Amino acid sequence: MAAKGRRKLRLKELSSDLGLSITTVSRALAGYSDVSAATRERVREAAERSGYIPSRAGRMLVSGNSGFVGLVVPLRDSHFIDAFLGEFIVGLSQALTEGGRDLAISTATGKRSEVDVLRHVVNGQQVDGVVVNRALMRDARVSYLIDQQIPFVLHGRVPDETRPYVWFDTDGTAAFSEATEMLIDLGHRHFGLLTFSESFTFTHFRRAGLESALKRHGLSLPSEAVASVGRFDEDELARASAALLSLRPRPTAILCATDALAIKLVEVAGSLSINVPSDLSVIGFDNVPVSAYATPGITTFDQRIQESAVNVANMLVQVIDGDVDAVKPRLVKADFIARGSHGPAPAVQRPARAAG
Amino acid sequence: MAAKGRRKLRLKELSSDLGLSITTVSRALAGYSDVSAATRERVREAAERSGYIPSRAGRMLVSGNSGFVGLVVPLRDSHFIDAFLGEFIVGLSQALTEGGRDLAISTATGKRSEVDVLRHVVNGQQVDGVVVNRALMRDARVSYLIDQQIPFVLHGRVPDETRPYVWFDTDGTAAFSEATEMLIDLGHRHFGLLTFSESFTFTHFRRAGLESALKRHGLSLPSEAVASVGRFDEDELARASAALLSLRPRPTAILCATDALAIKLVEVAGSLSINVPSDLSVIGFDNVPVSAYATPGITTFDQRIQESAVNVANMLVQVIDGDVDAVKPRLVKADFIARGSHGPAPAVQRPARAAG
DNA sequence: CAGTCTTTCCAAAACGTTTTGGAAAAGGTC
DNA sequence: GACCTTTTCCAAAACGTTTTGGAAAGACTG
Repeated sequence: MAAKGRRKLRLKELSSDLGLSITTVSRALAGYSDVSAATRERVREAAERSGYIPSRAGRMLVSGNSGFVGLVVPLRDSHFIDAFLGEFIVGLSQALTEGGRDLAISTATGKRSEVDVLRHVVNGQQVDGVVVNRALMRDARVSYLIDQQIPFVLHGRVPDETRPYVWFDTDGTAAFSEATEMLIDLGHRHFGLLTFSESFTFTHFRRAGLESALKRHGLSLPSEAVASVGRFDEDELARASAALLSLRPRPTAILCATDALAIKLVEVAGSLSINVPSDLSVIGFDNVPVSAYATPGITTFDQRIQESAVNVANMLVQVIDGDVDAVKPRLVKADFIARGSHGPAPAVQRPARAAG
Repeated sequence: MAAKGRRKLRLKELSSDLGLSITTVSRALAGYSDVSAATRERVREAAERSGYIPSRAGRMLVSGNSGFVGLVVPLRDSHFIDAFLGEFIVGLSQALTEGGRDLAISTATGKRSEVDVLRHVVNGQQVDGVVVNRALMRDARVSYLIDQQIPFVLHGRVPDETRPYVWFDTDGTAAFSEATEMLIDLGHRHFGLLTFSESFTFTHFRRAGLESALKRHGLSLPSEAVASVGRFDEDELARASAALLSLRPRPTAILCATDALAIKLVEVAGSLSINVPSDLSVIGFDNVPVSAYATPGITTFDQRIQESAVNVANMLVQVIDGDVDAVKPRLVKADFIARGSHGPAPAVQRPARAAG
């Protein structure tokens, strides 16, 4: 039943070939000093020549560590997550490989929830720790992992979680605050927000940035100026965009929780003969490749996913190695990417002055 | 040193709690008939309640199978590969999870070649089989895997490889042939090709499609009408594009090995006041998201990466399970996606007639 | 009742590694 | 030469699972 693949060379055969015990060969390869330098070299050379690679199963059994770090990807929102996933995975894998570990990817399907899958991979000691991304407001995965004291790092933050845990996040609040300040400087007074369900924490934080900046300037975000779409559905998104654009007074600046939303909003605006950026400023978040090619280019923020993933992986390795207390949560800034989708507020909205 | 994480429940403890032997519990959970129905149920219930999950290490050791399938991603061309990687990985993982397997991702860095990494993960019996993508003309990975009789499936094909092996590919030759026929119907007579290094097999097959269609119509592709870039470098790409556009007679239709090339070509054409599609038809391949948003939209082919990945994974599972002979290589068609970057050949190139 | 068959369970071995606790040999010291 | 130390090696145990080859007990057969 098992595939062909000629028998693999194991420690037993290698050691008997060398006329040594398994112990000695094992310790020679591990570089211990209780085997003579000459023997050590001889063993190393033989192992190299014969292509011996220790079985991970054996090693795993005795050490209790698998050498794998897990990532559970939910299948449902695949469209939503795809844009980043490749970059994120490459970053994780890159950092892990440097430490001799690998990345194990499991999928959560309808039948088996993400928490189930986590329980499975951890209790089956298939992984030594896990990476969790796309934080949710009341994140069952995070509670579970903290409860069980399983090594993990969250990409994102859960604001309600009071117990300590390790996370890495890009500061969406600061980014949207900065964008809002800039737009206020440009004369904008009527803002709108196009966002996803608040069950994602990133939408929560970005919104908070917008609102806090408005508050600092005595402005506010009326509840009807917030349009939220549940999942990424083209029609729902078009309706939400149209709703925002039919407000009176119409917002002159709309912040979008992601570039995908921004691109659709610009499209809908175009179909209503609302010009971006002269009539409407739009700002996104993520800097997906499409944003550079859309017309106009979408002004946005870049969170350098791959680099973040490298950080997440390195933090997790530290946690796994037991230095939990040495690793502090980290909040990093997003890079502002100015393109063509924002500009000064349209003249008609300003206090009466001569038209330029 | 090892992270906290309370001790995990193992077969030993579970069986002593139940007052049964390890053997009986193991066999009860596996559903063997040599344990009474009553006991079997009692064991199952206890295992469920206490959250017992068998250690993969123990199972691995005795079965010789890890339950993992490997994918090695090269780090160097990360930009090049990123566009697909997420989708490809999701497809693989999805199909594997259904069969109770998982995906293990390793990275090939500068120090360690892809073949090295393959050797490592296979000999360390970390994976039961591997997926190889981005086939190369003389692919060292493929030769190695065939030599070693390691279960694998190649996404792509290696034309020079005479020994049998399992592959899954999208038919780039048919796609480019079809596109060329269509363009010839539209009056085009002067073609160009913008492509990557021929060391990738997909460029080879796509080019073959263009050339064979031209030949059928008594046309040919002069060598100077082929511009090839080594890696994805913006400047080199701009130069190659400009070179194609400065040919006399200038091609009226240029096929591009990938959408990324097509988008850049359209951009360069724009900067030279060459209008797409009225002066120049451009056709890409891949249907990356950007292609839909570029102006004009890029006419291209979709290879449904995620679906391909599901197929690749299922084929590999069959191979691992020993049905190597039952699984045949598969060549599938790409979907033609008509957008705005192609059209009739410009009138000036046609035999003298009145301008429309 | 003796013998056979079935049902239900289990002890022990095997998988490949690392670590523990020596043992043998060699070298030094008085 | 007797004793101690250091160097170099190794047998055995342990990790958690599955499978093999029974054994014990009960049920059936004649």
